[in-house]
Amino acid sequence: MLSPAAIVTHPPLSSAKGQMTRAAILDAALELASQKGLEGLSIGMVADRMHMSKSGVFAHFGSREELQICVIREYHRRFRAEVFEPALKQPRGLPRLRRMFESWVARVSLEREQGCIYISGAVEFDDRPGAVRDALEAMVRDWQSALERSIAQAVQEGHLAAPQDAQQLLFEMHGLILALHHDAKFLRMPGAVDRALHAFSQLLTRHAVRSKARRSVALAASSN
Amino acid sequence: MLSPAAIVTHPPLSSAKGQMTRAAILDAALELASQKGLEGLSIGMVADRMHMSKSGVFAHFGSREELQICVIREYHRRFRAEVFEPALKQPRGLPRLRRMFESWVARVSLEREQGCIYISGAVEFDDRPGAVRDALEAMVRDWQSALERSIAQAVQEGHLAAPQDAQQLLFEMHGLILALHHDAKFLRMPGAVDRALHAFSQLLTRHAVRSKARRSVALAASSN
DNA sequence: TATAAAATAGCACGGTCGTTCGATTTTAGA
DNA sequence: TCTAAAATCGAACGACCGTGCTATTTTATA
Repeated sequence: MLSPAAIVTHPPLSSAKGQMTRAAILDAALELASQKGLEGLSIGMVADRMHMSKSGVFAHFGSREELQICVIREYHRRFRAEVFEPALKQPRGLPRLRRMFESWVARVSLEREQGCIYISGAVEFDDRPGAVRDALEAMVRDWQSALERSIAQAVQEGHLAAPQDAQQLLFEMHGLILALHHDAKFLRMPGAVDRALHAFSQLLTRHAVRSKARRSVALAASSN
Repeated sequence: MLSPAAIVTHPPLSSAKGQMTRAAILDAALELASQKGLEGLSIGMVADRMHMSKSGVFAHFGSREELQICVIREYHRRFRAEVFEPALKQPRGLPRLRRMFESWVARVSLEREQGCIYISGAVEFDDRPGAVRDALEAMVRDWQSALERSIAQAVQEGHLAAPQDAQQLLFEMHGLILALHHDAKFLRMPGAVDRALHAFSQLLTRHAVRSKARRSVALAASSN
């Protein structure tokens, strides 16, 4: 029988080994979801890859839905670490934004045999309400606002014009990533990366400050 | 016992009623695939919607894979009829290209509750070889080359510059459609259509012929 | 080392899936 | 109207799914 103190002082609910295997399961599940999509993620297949029983895997998450949500969060964590955090070493504004886009392109185009969970998830869950969709949407909105912030900084630094176009620029950047994903992953077109990078530089040219012209003077004055 | 003539003169293999129900099944299957994706398309659910037995539906196609392929082809047929054929009434070149893009935008953004099978299919089958993927890829390449042809005509008519950029322009147009699909369907953003249309007009400006004067002059003039 | 707890395994349930097969109904042509 | 063919049904199959339950094994602590 438990003493009240034991309940309070012993709440680990998870041993060291347990946390290890849970992380390993999450890793395998993430890989599987990247290949087959979140809908194609099944506990049985994860168990096979882990050389565990289905119920053993199941016990760590309590439901398939919870596993899917954890996979989304883990993917988001890695995406931030790989695409956003390295860009912080670049100067605020255009250099940092450029770096983000390039890391993004690299992530989407590399890793043959893996797909972006943001993209596949958005297609799978665009008309399927529930906790998985909610988690996915929260993650997508998070990186969108992170990019928006970076664009706003570029405007602040005087690298880009027209602050009201931040959403427009984000929209078009995202379009380039999606087209790259499509052409590289589905059609296996070799030149897709170059096309995305080229279009991005053209995009920046269009959103750049019109130096010396009338408009840019007024903008530069008002943006400080 | 059959006469040889009977074999030759009576090859219908399908009665009038049979063709009707087959078309109705295809219609229901197309609707279902637009909602749940080609992978989510199941014979049982189609049978329910048709008030038929599973085996009754099955007999019309012989396999789920064949049903999926027929759905893809039917989708393609309707897409062409809705997006490409009406554009032929427009003059060759830029007007026709514009019309195609606008119809495309309308098709992707409208029909709440339905998704584009090209887009969802590309995500589902980007790393899954087989007959379904082959059929899907063939359809995608077909509309891509149709658009390329239309772009080439615009160059021919003197509406667009740099014929070597046809693929680049197609890439960026496709990106706008994909971003629109994402923001409208998944994020339910109201302004996505306007952003796609605005970006397209900017895109055309960039690819427009640089008439007579220096490039920078033309750019400055056209950016208003 | 003893012991409670945590991790894992094994098994079974109800469900859906694509598919097969034989029986039955409906259609269409002579 | 008779008859062969086409269409449809109903039941069953093996496979996989998520999940719950009960053992059993492993871990960590006193």
